[in-house]
Amino acid sequence: MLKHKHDHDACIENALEAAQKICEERETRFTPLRRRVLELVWSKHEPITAYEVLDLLSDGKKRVAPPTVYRALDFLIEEGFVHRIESLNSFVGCSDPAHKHQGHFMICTKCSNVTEMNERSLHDVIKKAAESNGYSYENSILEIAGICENCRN
Amino acid sequence: MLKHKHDHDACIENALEAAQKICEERETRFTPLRRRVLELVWSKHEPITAYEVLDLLSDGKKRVAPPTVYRALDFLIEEGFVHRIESLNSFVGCSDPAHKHQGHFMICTKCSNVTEMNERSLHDVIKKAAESNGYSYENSILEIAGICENCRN
DNA sequence: AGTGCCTTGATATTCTATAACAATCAGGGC
DNA sequence: GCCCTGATTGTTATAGAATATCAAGGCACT
Repeated sequence: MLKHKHDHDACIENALEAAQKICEERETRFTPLRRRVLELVWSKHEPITAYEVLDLLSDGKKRVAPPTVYRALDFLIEEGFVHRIESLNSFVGCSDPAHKHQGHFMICTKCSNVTEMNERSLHDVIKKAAESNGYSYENSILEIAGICENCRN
Repeated sequence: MLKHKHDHDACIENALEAAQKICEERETRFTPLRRRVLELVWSKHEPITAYEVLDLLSDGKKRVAPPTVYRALDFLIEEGFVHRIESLNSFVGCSDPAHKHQGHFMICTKCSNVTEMNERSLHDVIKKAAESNGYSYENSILEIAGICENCRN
């Protein structure tokens, strides 16, 4: 499952700290709930659904309601800490939260891992394509399905 | 609403005839239901949801059930007559059904019109981007949000 | 303490999609 | 024609994803 062995706990910690810092700069509120949801999104390296987060968030006793999760996710997406994968109705942690952007992804159809591409050049090509067709560019989603290097062996 | 005045009835007719012909070639069955659903998808130039199709399909008396619509849509997508717009949970008729492909779209955030881009070069860039990141390429969705020429006046 | 605003809780509902099984229809071999 | 087979459609029920609405709680500022 794990492609590259890496210290995932540290990986999560980094994401949480980065988010904390950015929120302080922006004076937005990184509340315990929002922090926890971000942690849960990062807890899987694969995309996670809102209801999976919901289940993880609900410990035996009390079950949280969907809006609790969706509102937290909305905040995290708004701040750029999380991206939504449209083709999977799922969410992933952003690999570069410092710069707000919309993600372009590759999705492995074998192992479900998702890789975010932060390639300026690709973004520019897409923007130009839109403009050459008469559209102003606001944002875009790009989700490429394929098989990752590891799964091809 | 209409960007360019055009004979939309003829536009629908063309799509239906093309589909008919392609199904004959492929020896797949373009049944009355499938034909009707394709017609309904084309009846709006904007993307249409499965449940909108369902409502249109249900005349007063008998209401069809969701699977009826979804199965027809699945067939039409499989044959390449219809594309699904992930970011809108909606469907649009394909502008080039003769060649199977996955669509790349621009979506106007003002008027909701959708334009399909059939640009080989863009497709190639995306494919190359995936490959340079170690992924084999299967297919991709690209949905660009922006404002179309007409809406910008 | 009182006000206002943001966040979270709670309940209900809407929208989107599929599972499972029954009934019907079309075509091929006899 | 008649039966067999497989694809298509009908039907019922349910799963999965997301939002509307209103109430309650927390925080900051006066």
